[in-house]
Amino acid sequence: MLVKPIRDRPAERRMATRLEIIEASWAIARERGLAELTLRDVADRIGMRAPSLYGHFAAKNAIYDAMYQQAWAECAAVMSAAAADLPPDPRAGLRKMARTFFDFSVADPVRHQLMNQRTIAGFVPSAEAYAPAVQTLACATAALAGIGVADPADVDLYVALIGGLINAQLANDPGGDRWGRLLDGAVDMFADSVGLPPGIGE
Amino acid sequence: MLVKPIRDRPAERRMATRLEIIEASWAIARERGLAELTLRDVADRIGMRAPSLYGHFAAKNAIYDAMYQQAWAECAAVMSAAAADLPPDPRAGLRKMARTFFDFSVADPVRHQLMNQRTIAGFVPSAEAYAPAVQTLACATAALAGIGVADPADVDLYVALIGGLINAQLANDPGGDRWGRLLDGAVDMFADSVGLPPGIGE
DNA sequence: GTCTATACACCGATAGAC
DNA sequence: GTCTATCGGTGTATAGAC
Repeated sequence: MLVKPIRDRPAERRMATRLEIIEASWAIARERGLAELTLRDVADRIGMRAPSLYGHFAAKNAIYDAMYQQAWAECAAVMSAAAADLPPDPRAGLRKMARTFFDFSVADPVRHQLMNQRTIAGFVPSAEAYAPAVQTLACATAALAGIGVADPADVDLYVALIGGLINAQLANDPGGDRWGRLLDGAVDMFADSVGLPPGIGE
Repeated sequence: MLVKPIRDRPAERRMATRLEIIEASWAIARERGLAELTLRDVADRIGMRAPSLYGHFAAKNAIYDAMYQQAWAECAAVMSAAAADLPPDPRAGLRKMARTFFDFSVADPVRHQLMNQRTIAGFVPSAEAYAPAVQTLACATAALAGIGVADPADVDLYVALIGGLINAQLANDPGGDRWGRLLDGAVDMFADSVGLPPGIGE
């Protein structure tokens, strides 16, 4: 009689191949651009033929989907770690959340493009891939509420403000800090407008 | 002896065909998406074959380039008209500039995508196409200086703030006004932070 | 000069053999 | 699972018809 093995080796191999494909895709996207990714290049890099990729992903957009999910899962981890260790001062907490997201976004422009812009022709993230994005926003919203920013309109404004600085930075001064050095001041401007008490020593 | 005609009919026809191609391209881009534009579709719409387009544009990206230039020229016209007729109150002026740009951007998402996002594979706007974009920024910068916002860092912050609201609106609530209704408040927040005097009756 | 027909290289995707 | 072969579709180059 067959007994169930402790480890499912075929499944492990399958997952490893999937990760290999995703990793190769990131590398190519960072080298040549997100939209310039081709299945033939991905296959070449891992010693396969292009049609073989269809044994692991149903379509090219399914690879983008897995990359999207992975990127937002990373972001959720980074943001929840930051939210779990916020400084007591409300303004400092607001700055830390903003800086964490700003640095994460600016660190990888291609990743940011996939996560935040509708740039790939027919790609719409699946519900599973979108889940960590929702989780990230929920985490940020909860953190803001804990800091004292509870009005949804204020959260929307905060999101737009930080996102605008990130976009301006990536679009107009990639690799620089022309908008990055405005971040703390922008957060204070926001804090003033929502009536947060001035920070310690300010 | 040949005399130079008053009108250059061949040149007029050529320009008319160029405009026809650009107009057809806008229509298809708005219907199917900017990246889904194909030369065969453009040619079909104006009763041509795809290779014939190369008699008028050197490449597909040259069509995007002409569209880009046209869009920014429109924007420059709209913004300079607004800047030429600003209300006396500084905050009202700041709000008018922001609202004009916000409405222009949100009115045509595909146009905004072409103007403000690097979304087309190998497309980089030419110097001529980029000129009206530079002109628009210069016009806005001059208007802000006239209002009392002269520090380049403040201009950068203003640009990022308005751009962030536009991006959030288009990405998360297209067709709605969830971020649009935050615009006036955001401008006032900015005005407070740069020390602009409170508006009349505020 | 303007448009067409043809052709090419590349793309994502599918079918079927091993 | 991975392969070879191939499909329809894309941007683009070129030669030639009117």
